[in-house]
Order: sequence, then structure tokens, then C-alpha cells
Amino acid sequence: MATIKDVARMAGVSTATVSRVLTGNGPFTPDTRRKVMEAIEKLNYQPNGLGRYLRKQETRTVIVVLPDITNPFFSQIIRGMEDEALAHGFTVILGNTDNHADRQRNYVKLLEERRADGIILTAVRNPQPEIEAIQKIGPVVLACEYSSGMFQSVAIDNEQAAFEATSHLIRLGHKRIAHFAGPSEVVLSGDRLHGYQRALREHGIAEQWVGEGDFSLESGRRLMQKLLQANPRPTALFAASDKMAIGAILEAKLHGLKVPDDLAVVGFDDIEMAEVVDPPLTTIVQPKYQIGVEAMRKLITMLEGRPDPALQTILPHTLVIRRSCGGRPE
Amino acid sequence: MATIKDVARMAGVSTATVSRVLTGNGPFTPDTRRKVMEAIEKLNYQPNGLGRYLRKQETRTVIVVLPDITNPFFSQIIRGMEDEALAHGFTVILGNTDNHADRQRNYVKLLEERRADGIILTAVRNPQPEIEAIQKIGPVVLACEYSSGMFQSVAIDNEQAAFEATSHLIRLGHKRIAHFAGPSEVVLSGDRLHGYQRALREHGIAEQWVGEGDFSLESGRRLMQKLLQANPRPTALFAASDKMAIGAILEAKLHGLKVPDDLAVVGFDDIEMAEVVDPPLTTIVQPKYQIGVEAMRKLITMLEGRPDPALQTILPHTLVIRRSCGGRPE
DNA sequence: TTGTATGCGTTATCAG
DNA sequence: CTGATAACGCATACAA
Repeated sequence: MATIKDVARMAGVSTATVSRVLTGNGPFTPDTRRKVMEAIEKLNYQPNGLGRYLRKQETRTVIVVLPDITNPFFSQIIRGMEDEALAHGFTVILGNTDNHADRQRNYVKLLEERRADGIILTAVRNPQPEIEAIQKIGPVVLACEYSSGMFQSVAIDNEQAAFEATSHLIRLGHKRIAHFAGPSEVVLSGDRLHGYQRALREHGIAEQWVGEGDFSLESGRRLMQKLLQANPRPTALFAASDKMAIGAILEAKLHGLKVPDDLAVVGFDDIEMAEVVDPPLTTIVQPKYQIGVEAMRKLITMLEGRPDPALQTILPHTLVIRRSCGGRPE
Repeated sequence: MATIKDVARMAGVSTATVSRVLTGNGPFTPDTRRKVMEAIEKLNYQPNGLGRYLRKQETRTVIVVLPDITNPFFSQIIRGMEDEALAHGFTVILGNTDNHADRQRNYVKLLEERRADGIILTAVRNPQPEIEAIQKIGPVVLACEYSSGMFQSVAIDNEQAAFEATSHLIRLGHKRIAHFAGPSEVVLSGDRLHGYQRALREHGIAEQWVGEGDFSLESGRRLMQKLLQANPRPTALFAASDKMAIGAILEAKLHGLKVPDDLAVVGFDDIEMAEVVDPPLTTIVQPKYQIGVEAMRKLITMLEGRPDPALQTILPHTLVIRRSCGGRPE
């Protein structure tokens, strides 16, 4: 592997000059530039990033931590992050944790080791002190999630969105409405639960049925099995994720229930699968791509030392009505 | 940010000694160890990876390039790679290219800059010379893909799998069978196409109907629209990806066709969505997790300089029969 | 405009 | 067992 010394030797100049040509900084004549470029070409030279970044004390790389790469919900978010990063000359590396704290630590270590300049935690389920610890290591942005602490974050108003989803079911005439919640350690699970409860309360509905899942399809199936035994059985369901909603629909159909006639269902996220399931799923749409863009913009702003704007950025959501909730189909 | 010098000063030893304690190599008394550890603790010291890796000329990091993070097919593969990497003390970073050559170059650059030790290219669509160029930069393993060149690779026998999928439709009595192929620049698209054609040939069927998509749901819909106008219309379809198969089913149903009665469908990959769509999709199952494990094992073997075993590793596949193809449901 | 020399943070070699 | 020192590859302050 050729180094800058080899290039310098072949071009008959000093390493400083090669470096100047390489970075574009510092002065040099067109002629030396030519000589250097020729040597680079001949040697097929590629600067060693470790050396360069050690010297510059920055890598122009950010790490994005995802709890579960299986979840298609994140695809668009990542795309937004990558587009924004690329536009600013940053490289994105993805870290998948499988909801495993140990693995997250692995990626935080990359930040500690200064192999990345900043980190974005997506829909993370860490307690606040842990996030604060990460914040001491380097710049952090939370995506799809906010926390009561002083963290930069980008998300929708989960409580309000859940309120609207539940209210929609109430407007369609339902009185017994169940909720499949996300894991309680995730802040946004609580937010969605509270939105559901507020909708019931404001419409004078006392009865509630809440089960806790982990956002997965399988947990939706499992909760549905339990729900089937409720007596009287709820006529509607608001699930905190599309996957749980879809799991519920599959399981309900398996047991001979008609969706939406016997059970109206609303999900959350609008993943691709939501349009594939039969019937297509009514759900909350998040501006996924935009969340990614905003989160990355925030992080880069911090990295460039500019004063950062709003601490918590709230983006707008919508309810897309498909056939799984009955009433007037689109 | 504390450095090794700060630790050395506080502990009253040399940096060499700190390093010895840190790496566990070299001799030191329990007492110096204690002093060093205390200083590390107090200063909240974390070794700088750039310095360390520059010195050691290795990062124990591998980069995995994916063409499309949206594709759930890769989820399990990545999980296998990560588990295997972790077990050997390696860190995996993911690079998403969105099928964009420019972006892939971005990640290859990480290898060039020596910020990763090796690279795995997943279901890549590069022409062979390009892969050879990458191979000159550092160790490469191809996953879900093989190429005629001398590349380490892990995949199933795509041609044979496609042959079996198509043969299954023929056994069910179909004579007019369409194929939705993947992009022609992807080697495995050709393999699957050839398997389809071999099945027709071996069963004495002359007529074929082939459309080229890009593995996406949308392209499946688009090809189905064209297929609907064929006269006489094929009674069965073998798609080179589950997403295309599902797109075709949705579109067929939209136009009043019954699946599998009017159109029998077989897909490829067995993504989660395959069980969600109505009717559930008959498809080729790849040992996704195992492909990931094998690919990573290969790369690590190369990195550790051990002689590598088989160049091309072929893993077994199966055909899982669900309801989308008619005949005898499972 | 160019070269010399230094330091980024670490580890390994070599003396002691 | 420990310390001084060189080296990894590069960028930059300073001198020429």
C-alpha cells in the first residue's frame, strides 16, 4: 500500500507538498500539482483515513443506531439521513442493535474511540441517564423519539396522533376499543397509550383494554389471541405499530372474524406491508424521510459548531384511512 | 478528552506501561495495574481508536454493503453476519447504496482509507471488472451472489431453485407460465431466468413470457398490468422476488382475477410479507441467517490469514408451499 | 512556492 | 518489570 512518502519520493517533492495538493489547501504551482498527480496515479495512491483523521481529529462520519433493521419503518428514515449527510460530505454508517443493549454499546464505542463524529439514536429504549452518558461522549440526536431531558430530537407528536387514531374509531361508533401498546420502556409507547386514554376519556368512555407487545407481528398475534377471549369482546383495536395491527388482523381472520365488520383496526407507521394486508390498513403516517433529513441536519449543525435551533423538532403526521377500520372507505 | 499521556502522568508511570495494562500484553505488577486502572477510572479515559488502529494497521471492523435497506430479505442475513462478527470480536458497519453506484463507492472508500479491514458485497450488481478492482483494495466476500471470477462467495443455487419453482407449477398442470425477472445486470437474475427456461424446456413447453423488473413491489404491479393484456393469458407466474410476486397478486386481484384459481403464483426469498399477503405466497426459502454467518466466517478467515476453504459456498434452499399456487395447500 | 519539523494517540521494540 | 523512543500516515506552523 503506497503512502504519502512514496508519492513524495516519486514526484520529487516533500510530503508537505503532496498533502497540499491532496487537500487543495496551501499554494502550489500547476507544474508541481501535475507531478504529484502523476505520481498518485502511477502508485494508485489512496490516503489513509486513519492517519488523516487522527491528525484532523474528525472523521466526517456519523453513526446511526437502529433497534431493529428488520423493521421497514426505518428504511425511509435512513434514506433521508443518508441524502442529507451526503449533501454535506458526511458518510453514514449504520449500527443494528436487535434491541440489545450490549450491541448498542458496541456502536457507542465507535463514538468514544473517535471513529465517528456524532451519533443518532433511533427509537431508542434507553433510560434517560444512559442517554445523558452518551451525550457526554459526543453529539447526540434522537430520532422518532423525544425525552424529557435536554436532548436534540426529531419526532412527531405521538400522543396527539394516538388521540386522533382512537378518536376516529370512536367517531365510527365504537365504544369498546382495545389498545396494543409498545414496550413500556420506550417513551413513545407511553405517549401513544396516553393519547388512546385521553381519547376515551374525552368521549366519556370508561372501559379500556390494553395489552403490551414489542411492536412485532408475532406479538400482535399473541395479544389478539388473548383479546379473542375477552367478554364482551372489543369491536375495535388501535395498535401502536402496523406490525402488531397486521398480526392482529391475521389472527382474527384465522379465527373467523371479519375485519372490519367484527373488528375495526387502526395501526401506526404506514409501513409498506400496510397496503398489502387484506384489508389494507388504516394507519398513522409519519413523515419518515423528513424525520431522517431533519435529524441529520441537526447533528451536522451541532458538529459544525453552529448554534442549534429548536431543541425538540415536532413534524406533522396524518391519518390515512383504508379499509381495515370500516366506515367510509377511501 | 483524556489521552494515554494524561493517564500515565496521573498514575506516575510511562505511557508504555499504561498501554501494556490496557492491552493486557506485556508484564506488569498487580500494583501498577491498580494504579493505572484508578487513573483510567478517574479520568474516564477511553483509548482513541484512530491512534490505536493507525499503529496496529487494522480496525477489526468490516463493512457490509447492501443495495437496498428497504428489502426485508436482508434483515436475517445481516443478523447472521453480526452474530458471527461479534463472536470474533469484529464490529459490523452497514452501508446502504440504494442501488446507486456512487454510494457504493463511498463505502469502498472506507476500505481504501483503511477504516475497515474487509468488505462484504450483498446481492451486488457490479460488472466483474469492478469487483476485481475492489478485490485489489482488500478482502471481499460476495453474499447471495456468485460470479464467474475468482471471488469468495456464499449463495444458494439460484438456477436450480428457479428450476424447482417452475417445475412445481408445471406439475400442477400449468402450461402457460410467465416469469418476472430481476434486473439483467444482476447475475442471479440471469440464473433464475435460466432455471425457469430449463424447466420449460425439459417439460417440452415452448411458450414463454418474460418481463424484467427490479425486484420491487411496484415493478411487480407494472409487469402484471402488461401480463393482463397477454392473449392467451398465462395461468401461472414465477417471480424472481417475493415483492414482485406480491405486487402481481395485488394487481391481479384489483382486476378481478382470483389467485390461485385464475393465476397461480410462486415467489422467491420468503420475506415476512409473504405470509401476510392474501393468499399466502408459495416461495423459495433461502437459509438467510446461515448465508450471513457463512459470508462473515469466510471474510474473517481471510482477514486472519488462514487458508480459505471452498471458493464458492452453495447453501441449500427449499420450496415452501402455501396457497398462492393452488394444488394441494399445506 | 516549497521543505523541515512536529504532533495527533497509540503500540512495539529495545535497553535497562 | 518498566521507561524512553520510534513508528504508523498525515496535515500544518514555521522557516526558507
